[in-house]
Amino acid sequence: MRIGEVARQAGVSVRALRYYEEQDLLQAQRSTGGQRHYPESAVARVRLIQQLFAAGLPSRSVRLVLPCVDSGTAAPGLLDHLEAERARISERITDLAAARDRLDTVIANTRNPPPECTHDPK
Amino acid sequence: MRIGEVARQAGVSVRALRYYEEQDLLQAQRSTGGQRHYPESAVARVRLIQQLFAAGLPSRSVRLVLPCVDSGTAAPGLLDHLEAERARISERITDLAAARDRLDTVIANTRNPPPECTHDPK
DNA sequence: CTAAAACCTGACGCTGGCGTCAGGTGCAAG
DNA sequence: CTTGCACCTGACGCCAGCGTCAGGTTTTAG
Repeated sequence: MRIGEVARQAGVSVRALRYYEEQDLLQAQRSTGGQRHYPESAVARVRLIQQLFAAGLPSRSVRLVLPCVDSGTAAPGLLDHLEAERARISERITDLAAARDRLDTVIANTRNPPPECTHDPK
Repeated sequence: MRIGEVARQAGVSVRALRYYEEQDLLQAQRSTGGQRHYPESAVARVRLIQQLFAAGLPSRSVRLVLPCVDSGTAAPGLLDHLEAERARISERITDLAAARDRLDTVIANTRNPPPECTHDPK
């Protein structure tokens, strides 16, 4: 596949794919004319990269983590790093949940104003 | 309280507090000499701001949301906005959970290599 | 009264994940 | 052969939430 098709299927921009290559996250064969050529599996890989980015991993970490996800296992030296990232993700989740609860309270209160909240100006 | 104390208690930098003021997220009284003076409640407010930032809200949204959280209720016009933000947060949470699961798989596989993964070079 | 903290206002820098030109090439169709 | 779209390589732009330096003022400890 060529870059445009991968971009479409993975739902990212062409620019993003070039950027991933620049960051050593995604390699491509080159045609004699210099055009990038990807295997089908690239689409899944890009989706994975996006997922890790969405989790807040910087590209450097993604670079480390990718081969592990590919192989399903990790070099022991990376284990600490993986667990650290995992912990950070969990922390973010609880933070997000807390923030969401805040919003929920406000939303609920707005829907039906609670009795205790009745300090309206008479 | 002065700005340094608020910063310490809330666990943020002095610069951040000035930035919040610039963004209309946090007001302060000024002494005759021009120094900022905060009520005790500022600490909690800063923590809240941090929480909302951590949830990915941009300062513009935080500015809208803050009075709602203060009053415990919202102007009806903001309700849609609140729910949109809430939805985004929920989405992020599921995304994060998915990414975490990925890492968990890798971590688990590394800890005790699974039988199905035994294509070691003989 | 003085020295040292703590504070003040600009204003520029940084980081990351791309968006977006500009100016030139590859490749399949007719 | 040429048209035209997809592709190529730089290279600069952007945005947000501060970090950080510069150069000056206020407050407080002694």
